[in-house]
This record gives sequence, structure tokens and C-alpha cells, in this order.
Amino acid sequence: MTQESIKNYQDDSISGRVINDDCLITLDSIPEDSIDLVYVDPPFFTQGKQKILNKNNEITAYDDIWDNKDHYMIWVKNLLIKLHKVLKETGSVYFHCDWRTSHWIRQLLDEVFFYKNFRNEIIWTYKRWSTSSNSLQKSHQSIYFYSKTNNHKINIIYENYSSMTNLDQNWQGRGRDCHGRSIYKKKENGETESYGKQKKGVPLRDVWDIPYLNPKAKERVGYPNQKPFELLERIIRISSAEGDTVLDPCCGSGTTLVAAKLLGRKYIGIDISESAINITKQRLKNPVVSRSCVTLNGRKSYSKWIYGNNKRKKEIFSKINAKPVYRNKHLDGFLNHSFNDEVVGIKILDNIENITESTEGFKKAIRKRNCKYGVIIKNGSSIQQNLFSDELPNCDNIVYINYGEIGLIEEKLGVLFKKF
Amino acid sequence: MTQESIKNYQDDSISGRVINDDCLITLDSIPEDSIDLVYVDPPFFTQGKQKILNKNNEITAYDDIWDNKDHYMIWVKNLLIKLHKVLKETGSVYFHCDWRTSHWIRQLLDEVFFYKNFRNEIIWTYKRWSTSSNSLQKSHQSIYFYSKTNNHKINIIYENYSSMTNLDQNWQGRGRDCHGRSIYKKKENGETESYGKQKKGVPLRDVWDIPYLNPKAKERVGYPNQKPFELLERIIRISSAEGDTVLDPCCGSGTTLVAAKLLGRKYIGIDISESAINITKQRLKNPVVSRSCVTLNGRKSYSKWIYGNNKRKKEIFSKINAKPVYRNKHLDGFLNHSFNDEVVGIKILDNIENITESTEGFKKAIRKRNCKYGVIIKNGSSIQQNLFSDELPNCDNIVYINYGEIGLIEEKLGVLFKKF
DNA sequence: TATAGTATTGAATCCGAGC
DNA sequence: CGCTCGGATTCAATACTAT
Repeated sequence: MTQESIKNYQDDSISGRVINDDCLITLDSIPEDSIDLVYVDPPFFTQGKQKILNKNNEITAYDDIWDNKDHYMIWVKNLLIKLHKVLKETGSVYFHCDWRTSHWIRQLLDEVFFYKNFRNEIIWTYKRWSTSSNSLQKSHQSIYFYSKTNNHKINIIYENYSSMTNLDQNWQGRGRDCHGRSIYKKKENGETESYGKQKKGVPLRDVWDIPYLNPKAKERVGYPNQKPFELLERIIRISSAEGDTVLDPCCGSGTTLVAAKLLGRKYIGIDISESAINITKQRLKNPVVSRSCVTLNGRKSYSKWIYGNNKRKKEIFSKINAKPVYRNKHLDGFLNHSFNDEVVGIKILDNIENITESTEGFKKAIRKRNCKYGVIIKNGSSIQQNLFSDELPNCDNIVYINYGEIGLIEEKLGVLFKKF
Repeated sequence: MTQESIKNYQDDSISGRVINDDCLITLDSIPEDSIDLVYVDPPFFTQGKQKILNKNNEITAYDDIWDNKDHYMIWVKNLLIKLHKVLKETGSVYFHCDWRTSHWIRQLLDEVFFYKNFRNEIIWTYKRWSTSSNSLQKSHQSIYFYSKTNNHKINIIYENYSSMTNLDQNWQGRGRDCHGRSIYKKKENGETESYGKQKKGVPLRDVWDIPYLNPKAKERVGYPNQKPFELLERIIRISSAEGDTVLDPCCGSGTTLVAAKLLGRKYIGIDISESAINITKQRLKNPVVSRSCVTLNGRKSYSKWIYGNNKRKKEIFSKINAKPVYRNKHLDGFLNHSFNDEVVGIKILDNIENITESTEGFKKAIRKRNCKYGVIIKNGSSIQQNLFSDELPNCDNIVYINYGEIGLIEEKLGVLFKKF
């Protein structure tokens, strides 16, 4: 979607309501068969193990309010029954859960919306800061998508074909052989039969790789557990049309409502927390949407930035098996393998840089990181510039290597640091 | 992993057993506390809606055998109880399920292995053929990972850092502020405190993008629902060590056992189907592992191939909103939108190509695909070469467009084909 | 040997016909 | 009117055959 199509709806003609109350109570006052789409993102059932602070260091009312599973399940079931009532026949519900409760919640969805109305388990996946753990890094959440009936409103979004798809061939006519297996139809003369027909692309998958809201993202409004705009945007686009009504019974910081407003849907948001409602109201007045760099340009785009215009840098790092570091003038990276159990810092010296100055900076940088050893590699744009020409500063713990010798890095390190 | 490290174990000194029986019966004869890792991949609960044929066009015994949910649940629960018994205290179970039953199965895992021993919901995601559907394209399956106790054996696999990671900063010491929030430690002089420590990379995530076993893959053995080697390889590496014993109670075509054998683990495979057991035994004698192109080179690797060295081609396709086609000398793609309800073929003419010859080839190519219209775009490496210079062949259904005019494509098509 | 072009095919899913 | 059954359609690969 373009930024333009969002802007069109940044006026207040779109009717929306934000209500500060217990959603179980408020839902009773919403007319039956009036809602097109519900997105539910209740507090996760962490049993109070997580303390969530807002920007003013107050523990938010957001933390769970349930003592045990049964209590939680009764609350969810009640909520679902009321949501089922207010939904139109063509309506859908999206229920956001994490690993703690997803199986219980789906059980309840089966009971209230029925197994046959299960549409998808959407996997929202993201990369995140890693934590040490005796299991795999948890980096997804599930969103259950059920419709009220089989006759639900849906706009399938189509994406580009995979680059491996043999699109050309896919146009060939198909039939079945005597065993009922699919084969290509043949013309009478034996040629394969082809036919031209417009191709739309591949339907959107149920696994969505959407970046986790960056802790520093402008979109953040200082309320915990804020969901990315993109996630809600997709859901709203898929299961509603312009002018439809979107409901979020636990609206938190209001991402759903912002997305609904910007996409020209009516919205109703409910939350029991007053601070949530205040933030939401504020946010609806002046919505900020940040498209992450990853979304806009793909993950690969960063690599150019890291390595700058210096393509040789990338090559060197791959040859010496090192990891790059960025945003640091005097330090370019580290060797992947430790040397004498110590980390080795890497600096690539461009021909415009002054050796003495750079060495000083590099020494400081690695000292700051408790690195014992460092390697400075000379890299210019010509063979001559790839050799150190000036006199080298005398440093105990730093090796200087000409570009042509980077294969010898381990050996050189070994010779120089034998004394340690 | 390298091919070498696999080959080391291609001998028969690794002890393994393959048993053709009902796993519920066989499990009673396996000693308690003797198994390190169980992988369970039972038939999905499709309620007979899917007919699965093997390569000999026989309906396999693999198709489900359960009339209803309760029947299925009892079977799974019995299986889990027996598996729990034979597992060592340090052992783990991986249970493979799809959307039909994942929530029921996790419920049973909670009952038998306990909620507290849940480790991960692994999402196996892949691209595959798509179908028209009134929901999102289902393209993942879930694998539940539970351990028998908290003291389970695990080898965390580390992957490369994302290119966006600020590795440098990651090394800074961390502490907590007075509100219990994580902050970077400061030295007395106010500088941030850093420490050098080799970083291993990011722990493996719980979302695994592993290509679906291609219908033509050499790895295929002609039994339906064969899982990719890579999937089982990961599981076995994470939750067992060399010499450990791996059990697969519904081993099917035996991928688990092959992976176990090649990784130097002992294995026990059970399946009720005789044909499955025969295939497995055969396969264990001469295992074939195929690494997919995608795995080896990444998905992006193809795009270079499609567009060849001609970067301009990519740019043109994006400007005129067209889809590329490959492995076809005379045809480069199709417009995304149909014209007069007909598909429009695209050919980009390089300066080395002969116009008359190329036009002939192009005409043949689009005729074969029932395309009524075609567009030939002139593209060279200089402004001069971007203009058609020779006399153009006279073709009713083909438009010739100079590179500089590609914005006018719709208009030109309109004028030329008004007569149709 | 490399590239162009052809042949498959799958734990899918819809739709419409036939009961 | 609710079933089931079969035909048509689907794309992401990879193997093979012919030049």
C-alpha cells in the first residue's frame, strides 16, 4: 500500500469509539450482527511472572488478572460468546495468543465458533533479541482466524511468485491419467496443450514475517506489548472492506484502531485500563506509522550500509572469517574464532586514513571491549595502496597485514603473540 | 554440516532395528528409561478425506484409521503414556502435527509430559503449490517439543547474527537499574563498561524454513508424506548425542532412522504398514540425502539466473509491471494485466540479437501459449542501442517499443490492436 | 560440458454434478 | 437440502532429454 492511500483517511469523518470499561460489560450494549471483524489480543496468561512497566515505571493494569487456568478459560469463553453474538454472519475473528495458551484458546474457539469455521492459524514470526535458554529461541506468536459462517468476507491478497516458479510451464493444460493422477494434456499431434490465462500471483501464506516493533520505533507510544501496524493492517485488509466496522475488545495502545481508521474502517475499541485509553485517544489524533527498514527494503539492504561503498571490506571479512561491526569509526569487526581464547578485533585501513591516528583509535576501541589482540588490514583501491608504506607504530598487541596477505592472518597472529 | 561428517557413519556398525507391528504393542517390549529422543509423526486426522496413493497406485495403509476425535485422542494418549515410560529422564519427545489436531495433541502432551515440560512449538514452514481457497494458504506444520524432565539433554545450535545486529554494543556489560530494568553498566568514570567474550551467534529459532521435499527430489523413496532429511537432522542434533538412541513409532518411509544412522545415533523404527517397513529397510541400506538448491544457495540465488547479467531487464519488468519467465530463449515474460482480456507476452531484444530471427522465435513462443499479443522492447547498453535501427518485420500482433518509450506501452498496444 | 526446453507431481482445495 | 465424488486448477521445485 502506498502512503497516499493511507493519508486519504486521516480525517475525523470516520466514526470510531473508544470505551474505557470491562469489555464483557460493554459488549452487551453493542447490537447483535453489527461487527465485521474482531481482533482480540488479551493479556497473555503469564501468571504474574512478568512485571510490565510503562514509561513512567508504573506497573500497568495490563498485567494478568487471572489466578489460574480455569479462571482464564471462563473469561475467554465468555468473551468469545459475546463476540460471536455481535459479529455479522459474514464476519471473522482473529485471536492473538502466545505459546502459553494457544491450545486452550483454540479449544474454546472450536466450541464457540465451531471446528468447521477454523480458517487459519497465522504464525507471526520475527527476529528478536536472543535470550539464553534451555530450548529454542521463541520467536513466533499464533493468531487464530475463525469466521462466523462459511460465507465470510475475505479479500485474498496475492504475492509475487517464487523466483523458482516455472510460470511459463504452469499454463499447460492438465488432465488425469487412468489412475486419477494429474498429468499434462496432450493435443492429438502429441504436443502439450497450452492456454493463456491471466495469473494473479500466489495467495498470501499463513506465516507472516513482520519485524517486531523496534524498541526505539517512532510508532511506539510507551505502552507495553504494542503490536506492529503492519500486522493489523494485513488482518484488516484481508477480512474487511472500507466502511466496515472493526472491534478490538482489549485495545491496549490502540494499534488496531489506528490501522482501522487509516484504512477507512469504522472502529470500536474497549479497554479496562484508563491509561491505555488515554494513550489510544492521543494516538488516534495523530497516528505515526513507521515502516521498518526491513519491510521497506528487505533484509539485504542493510548489508550495503554496513559495508558502505567498500565492497572489498565485505570480501575481506568473508575471507578472514570475521563478523562486521558497524557504527564504529575505529573498529570494523571481530574474528569469528577466538585466538588464544581471546577475541581479536579487526580494523580495515582505507588509504585516506592516517596510520598513527587510526592505530590509536583502534587501540582504544579494542581496549574498551577487553580485546587483547587486534589486526589492522590495509585496503586501498590499487595494489600499491594495499601495502603499508609509512612506518608502522610499534604496538605489542596489534598485527599489521597487507591486503594480499590476509590468508596468513592466523600464522601472523601466532608468531607475534607467542610471547604472551 | 558437511557431507563428510555424514559419510563417517555410513557403515553398519550403528545398531538399529526396524519393526513391522502396531507401535502400541511393540512399545511394551522396549525397556523403560532407554530412549533418548522420540520423534512422532502419526497419520494426520483427515477423516478419510484424502486418498493417498503410493507410486504403485495403491491406497496406502497410511491413511487414517480413526472414525472420530475421541478415538484418535485415546490412541494418541496411549501412545504418549508408553513413550513417556521408555524415555530416559534426560530424554525429549518431538510430536509432529498439522492444523487439524495440534491443539488436541498439545493438550494430551500437557497431561502426560506436563505443562512445565513444554519446551517449544517448532513451526516448520515451507513454500508449496497453492490452491484457490477461501482462507490463507496453509504453509506450515507444528512440532511440539517436550522434555521428560527439566534436566534434559540439549545442544543449542547457533546461527549467524542478522546483518542488522549491533554486535559491538552486544558486548557491553549489563546490569539492572533501581526499577529492575536492564541497562548497560557504567564504569565509575561514566564510561560504558565492555567486556570481550566470544559470541557464539544467535540461538536457533523455533521457526524453521525448510523446503518441502520436492516431488522430483532424488531423496524421495515413493512413500507418501516423506519428511525432509534436514528437518530430522536438526531435531536429532538438538536433542541427542552420538551413540544415543532415537525412536520413531510411526516411521513411515524412515527419514528419522536414516538421519539417526547418518548422525551416528542408534535407532528403533516401528510402523504398522508392511510396505513402509520394506521401503525403510531398503532406504537404510543406501541412504540418499539431497540438499535443495534453496538450502544451498538461498532463495535469492535464482533471481540472478532469471535476469542473467542483464540488470536493465529487471528494471524494465518492474517499470512495465510484468512477470518474468525463464528457460525460454524467445520469451522473457508476460504483462501482469491482460489487454483486451488477452495475455500479452514480452520479449526484450538485446543488441546482439537479430530482429527478424528473434521475432520469428517470439511469435512461435507466444502462439504456443495462446497469447494473442506480444511486445518486443529494444534494450542495449547505450542510448543508440536502445532504438530499433533496422527495418522492423511486419507483424499484426506484435508491438515494437524502444527502451525510452516503455511508459507508453498500454497506449501503443491500444492503437495497434484497435482493429482486432 | 553447458544451456534450453520438457515432464512431472504433491498429507491441496474449490466447485459443481449426482445422489 | 445435505452429502460425497470427481474434475479442474495450483505453484515450487527438480529431473530428464535434446541440442
